[in-house]
Amino acid sequence: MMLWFAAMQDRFANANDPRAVRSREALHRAMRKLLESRQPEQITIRDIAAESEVGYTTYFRHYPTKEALFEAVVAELIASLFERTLPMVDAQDISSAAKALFAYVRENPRLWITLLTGGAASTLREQLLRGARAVAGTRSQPDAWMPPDVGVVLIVGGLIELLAWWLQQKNPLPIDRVTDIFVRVVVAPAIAARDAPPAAAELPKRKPVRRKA
Amino acid sequence: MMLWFAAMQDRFANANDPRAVRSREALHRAMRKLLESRQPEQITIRDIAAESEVGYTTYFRHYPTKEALFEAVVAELIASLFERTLPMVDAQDISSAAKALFAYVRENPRLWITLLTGGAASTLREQLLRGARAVAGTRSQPDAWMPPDVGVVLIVGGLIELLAWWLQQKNPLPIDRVTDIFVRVVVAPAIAARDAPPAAAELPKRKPVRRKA
DNA sequence: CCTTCTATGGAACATAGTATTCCATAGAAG
DNA sequence: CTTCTATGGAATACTATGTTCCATAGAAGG
Repeated sequence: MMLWFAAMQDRFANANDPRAVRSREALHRAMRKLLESRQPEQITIRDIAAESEVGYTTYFRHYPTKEALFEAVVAELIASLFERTLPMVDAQDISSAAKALFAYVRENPRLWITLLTGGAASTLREQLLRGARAVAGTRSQPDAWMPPDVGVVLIVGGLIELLAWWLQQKNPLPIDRVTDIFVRVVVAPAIAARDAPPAAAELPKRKPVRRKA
Repeated sequence: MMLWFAAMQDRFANANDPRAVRSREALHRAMRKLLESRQPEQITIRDIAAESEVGYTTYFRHYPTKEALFEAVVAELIASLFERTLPMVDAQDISSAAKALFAYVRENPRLWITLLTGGAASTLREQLLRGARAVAGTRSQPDAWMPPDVGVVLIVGGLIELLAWWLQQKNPLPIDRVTDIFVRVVVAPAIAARDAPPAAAELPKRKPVRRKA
């Protein structure tokens, strides 16, 4: 008989109740499904309720806002992304990690295009960055030529840009090719610059462009 | 007497009427001001009307939605950004162009932090990318090792990441330092990869990390 | 000046989406 | 079989967007 403080019991659902678990899973599934067709700001809570076949009022017993559910879904996706790549990152095999990552997002291109572009990208970026920082273990070296955190920021940013570009191609490059681009053009320069100031590499000069004023 | 089709005249204001010009400028000024304190989705049209001292209904005679004004303001800022940097880009002096760019955004850090982060960043990115593509004159070379468009995407993306990071520091690096990072870690690798496939640069190996399962 | 045109501001109104309250029901658990 | 509580639905409130109508004031031309 746990009726002692029944007042607050009505506000949020118990996370372990099988009914609540079902509702939650249905909400997550619905959000992922809807994200395949549009950006989160174009999705209403009523859409989610309808798609999940969960009552509109029930939604608020699980998440206070639309953003809360969206962030939870993104967190799950990021977690499973790290699950698949962390072992290889820890083994210093960046190339394999990148390949696994590109293969993973290609399993649901429409979902990931939504997450990687538009307003959703800032949430994804934030969570990816948090995870990447934890992995990199940003030790502060403010005296380094390039602050180490910048490396993480540039790698995560470059990854997002490259993924979004790649998924949107009509004839996407093979995974090995795009992985090569990522490792050589994004990761390697950032790592190299973190470890030691690069020589003053000259940019290739071409003939100046004449442009109308 | 141009009263022939007076019916449609009520919908939108004439762009050349001095009163309309004043209203428009007030709206742009207000939007820029408000963007210094919050993201566009946190700004209501009533906020803009109040800040600009333009009537709420009048707003809609100039822009159909909040996004339309926001995009127009971003377009203006991007245009003035290109004005200040294009000459140096055309002269192949990327370093000076970057310096001018970093100096420009530092004139109003709060505005640019808003534009470079959160949901606003996707609009900024889109417009910057459009401009950069026009400058780069993306000639399609689908057989190149790295498609040229990827270079533009990575450079613009890296620029946005780096600017956002830089502006948010409590003690920002000097402009010359951050410019160096941009040119050497972002621009040079992208240009080099576009011109010729880079050698299979080895990533520096470190001792593998032990992590709890 | 005087007249005409039209941008403006405000009131009233319609709509959509979020969020809460109350209640009856049905499923979970002992 | 009984108790607890998650659910779904109706009613309600609120906020923001967007439109319509009208009176006013500023611009422009004679």
